[in-house]
Amino acid sequence: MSEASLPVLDLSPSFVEAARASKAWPFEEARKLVKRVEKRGGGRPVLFETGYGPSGLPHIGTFGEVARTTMVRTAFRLLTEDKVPTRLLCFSDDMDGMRKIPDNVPDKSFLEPHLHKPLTSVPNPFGGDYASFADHNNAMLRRFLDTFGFDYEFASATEYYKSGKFDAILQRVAERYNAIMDIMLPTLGEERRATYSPFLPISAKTGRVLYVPMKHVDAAAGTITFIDEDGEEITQGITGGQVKLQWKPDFGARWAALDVDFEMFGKDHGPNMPIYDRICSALGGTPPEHYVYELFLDEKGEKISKSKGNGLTIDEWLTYAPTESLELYMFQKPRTAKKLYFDVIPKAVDEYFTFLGKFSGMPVEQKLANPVWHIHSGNPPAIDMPVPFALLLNLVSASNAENKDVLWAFISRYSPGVTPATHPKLDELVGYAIRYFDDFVKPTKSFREPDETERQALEALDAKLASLPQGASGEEIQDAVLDVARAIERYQDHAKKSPDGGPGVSVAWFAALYQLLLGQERGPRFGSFVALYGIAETRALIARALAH
RNA sequence: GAGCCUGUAGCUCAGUCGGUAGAGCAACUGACUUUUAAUCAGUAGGUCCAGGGUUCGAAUCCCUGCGGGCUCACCA
Repeated sequence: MSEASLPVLDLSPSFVEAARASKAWPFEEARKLVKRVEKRGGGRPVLFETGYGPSGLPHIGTFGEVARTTMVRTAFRLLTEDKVPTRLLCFSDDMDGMRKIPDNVPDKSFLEPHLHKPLTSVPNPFGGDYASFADHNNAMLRRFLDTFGFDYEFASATEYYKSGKFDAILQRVAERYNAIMDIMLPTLGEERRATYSPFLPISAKTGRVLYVPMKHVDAAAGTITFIDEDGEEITQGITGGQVKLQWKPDFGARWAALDVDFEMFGKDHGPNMPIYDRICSALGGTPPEHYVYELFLDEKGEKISKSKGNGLTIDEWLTYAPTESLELYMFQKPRTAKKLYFDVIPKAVDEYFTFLGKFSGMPVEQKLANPVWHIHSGNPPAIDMPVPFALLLNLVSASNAENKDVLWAFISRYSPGVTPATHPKLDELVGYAIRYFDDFVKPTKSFREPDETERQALEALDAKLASLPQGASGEEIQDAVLDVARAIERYQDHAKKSPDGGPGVSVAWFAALYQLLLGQERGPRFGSFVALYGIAETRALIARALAH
């Protein structure tokens, strides 16, 4: 169970009215749910569900699914004036057999003896206090969801099966075994058809999940008969975790058992949805409302998959940008296959703050169409963001800003009165920009070795800088830097004029400074840069260049 | 093959209720009283894939075609 509680919604009539007409997709989906609830009657909370295979770690799709489901939930709350209670159940399929050993575990041979056991019966390869591999992964999932403050309830399939919460539905699957088989068999290939069973017994001898055909299903006794791995014919009960259901029946049965009202899926589930639904109906349930979202593509338009390692991971995104920007990305066009790669991040960040800035001044209808309403569950904060993230990224690489102070000096000049204290959110972005610099810009820097003329010029510059007073202004420093260059023929530009009428200074001088001192082709106005970066620090850069 | 998505400026994409076509980047010009970057001001750039239909009016709605993409064994 999460610690979070649902945020308070503005339920004023104008909002409710606008929600009924809003074309934002969460409202479109929520309206379907309202109709459904009217039909089935109230009396129990509206149940939203998301599901996970616990063999892997939480990823960007996990986040998207919970974030988007929460958006529909919020829209539903507004439409119903928050009079209908709602729940979000995050269901972990942790009783599934471990069919193969994941690649990201430290010692694969450690898991070898436990293949095909339910994940909750597999010891945790990462060590620690968790009772099983599934417990570890479930804990990771919960920690992950808690980080973002989602309001949800966690559910473990193993716990549901073992505690008997699924006993009634398992009994019904036995009773309607033939109906289930009639739904499933036509969807299977010939080979699979011969051995298919909606029941997967857990072998009492080996602890493994068995994919074996049923010799007999006795609904009255509540037992199934099958051949165990050692060839012995076994008859065992179906309740209390002795048996789990095969994938598609599992979905349908869970929906029927828990009265799930809404569940969204990635497109890869799309074709299976009718089958889940039919099974749910066959077991006496009403299939939930669905929403099928698109998968993400990488930079080249190819599908993102964990095994390929392409695209962007959620950690990568959150290393360089705040969560809200990722939520914006998730809000926008769930049904379009969007490219998910690094370049979309700065845009998402800036759009998020633009939407946030416009929110308070918008008429009600537009507020409900504004992504920030959905991102913040109806309560977007008031944040002033005077400097766009894209500008910060440029600034940080242009200014060689290795720490926040240097970057803030540039920002304060750009926007007087703006400080970390007045704009903490901007300070956060500054941190992200610095990380970006460290990870992307810095490694690409290449320092050229100075030739003899450059060496002398740098030495002259160093001496000149040393002679300047402590608090010299950017302009004074700029003049001093130009003075140094005027004496050197290579950097004279006769097309330009110096204040005393002599030749001006060529751009080559500054290009050389940036190549030699910062390892980049371009840089900030040099005098201002030195003033902010520090004279002593700049002399250190010169010393380093000369040491080559 | 089936289903879904998609086609708008050089690139990446917005475009709400059908009402004169938009942003960012890139390009170009200029300003920042000698510099390159940033920034700022401005300019240019479009047969809205094609054809048909509905309409006073279509990027938008409908149909057809063409191009691009994704999903569809098993497992979840």
